[in-house]
Amino acid sequence: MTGREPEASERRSTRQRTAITAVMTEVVDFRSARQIHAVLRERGHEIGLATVYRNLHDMEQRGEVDVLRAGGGDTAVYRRCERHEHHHHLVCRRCGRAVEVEGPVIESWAARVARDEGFSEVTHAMELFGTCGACTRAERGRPRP
Amino acid sequence: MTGREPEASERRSTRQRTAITAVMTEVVDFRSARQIHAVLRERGHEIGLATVYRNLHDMEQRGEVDVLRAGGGDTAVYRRCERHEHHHHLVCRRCGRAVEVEGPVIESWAARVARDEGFSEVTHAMELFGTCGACTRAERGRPRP
DNA sequence: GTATACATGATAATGAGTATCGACATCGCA
DNA sequence: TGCGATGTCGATACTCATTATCATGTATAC
Ligand SMILES: [Zn+2]
Ligand SMILES: [Zn+2]
Ligand SMILES: [Zn+2]
Ligand SMILES: [Zn+2]
Repeated sequence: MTGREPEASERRSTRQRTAITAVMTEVVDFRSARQIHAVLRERGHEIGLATVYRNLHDMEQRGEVDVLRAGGGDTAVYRRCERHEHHHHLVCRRCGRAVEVEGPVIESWAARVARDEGFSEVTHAMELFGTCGACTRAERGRPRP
Repeated sequence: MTGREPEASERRSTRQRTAITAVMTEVVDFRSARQIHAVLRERGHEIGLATVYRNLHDMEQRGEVDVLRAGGGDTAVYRRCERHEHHHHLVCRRCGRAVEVEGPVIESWAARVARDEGFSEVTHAMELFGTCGACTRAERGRPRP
């Protein structure tokens, strides 16, 4: 959002943190804390769920992962993003595939609207949801749920 | 979003529904289900919390109220909006005051991005958060000329 | 008025996320 | 290498919003 973090203090390197980072590096779609926890277990890492939450929250703070809280459910989903600058996402509500999108138009529009209404320190949250090409094709010829 | 609801079936008119609708008509800011429930109690209406949730969810479905799920907490907040057409909100994160805003630019941008990425049936969620004029002034401790 | 499908509400259940706190691991330093 | 201060972990209890249950109440059609 507002990329001016005060260079968060260093963290100790632990077996758990390393494993979580590794998973986040490989997984490409947004995943919930519990899903990530499950992947870790499958790989033989016996890591507590609380630790997963702690680390994800931590990685979020320092901008290492993006978090999505909208999108229907109440569950937050995380993913490591290519661009660390402010950006938005276009997420397939079917398979979870996510594309990072930039929206200069959004930024300036938000700023202008805010100014016009007399608001200051304006931030915005926005995500796009849709059905990706692959899923659209897969859907064809099949009855709707 | 996607204004093609199949004309939701009629609902029975009950004392509870009437009371909830009345409250939603008067309250101007976004309020949580519990807050609305509290207001109902204050007014002498002994209505179950579950019923409040049910009705709000219902009113949301038929577009009678808008719901905000982003904005920090995990609690959903509701409010009856002037315009029933698709729109967004600029919410004061200090006092909760909300302004309805329209964003034709956003709509076209979203559509274009979606097409470019091969996505279909795209919707979007977006809200603006800031500090309203009144709160900004109060923060400074002195009003602005 | 009667029947019946729908609405309500007290309460239990669910489920995400957080707080606790004793045990454990890391890292700077001797 | 050994030590200790301090950061981190993890089992589990907890909070709290929202949902499911299901017996009871009631709006509506006939
Ligand atoms: Zn991203
Ligand atoms: Zn897809
Ligand atoms: Zn304000
Ligand atoms: Zn829009």
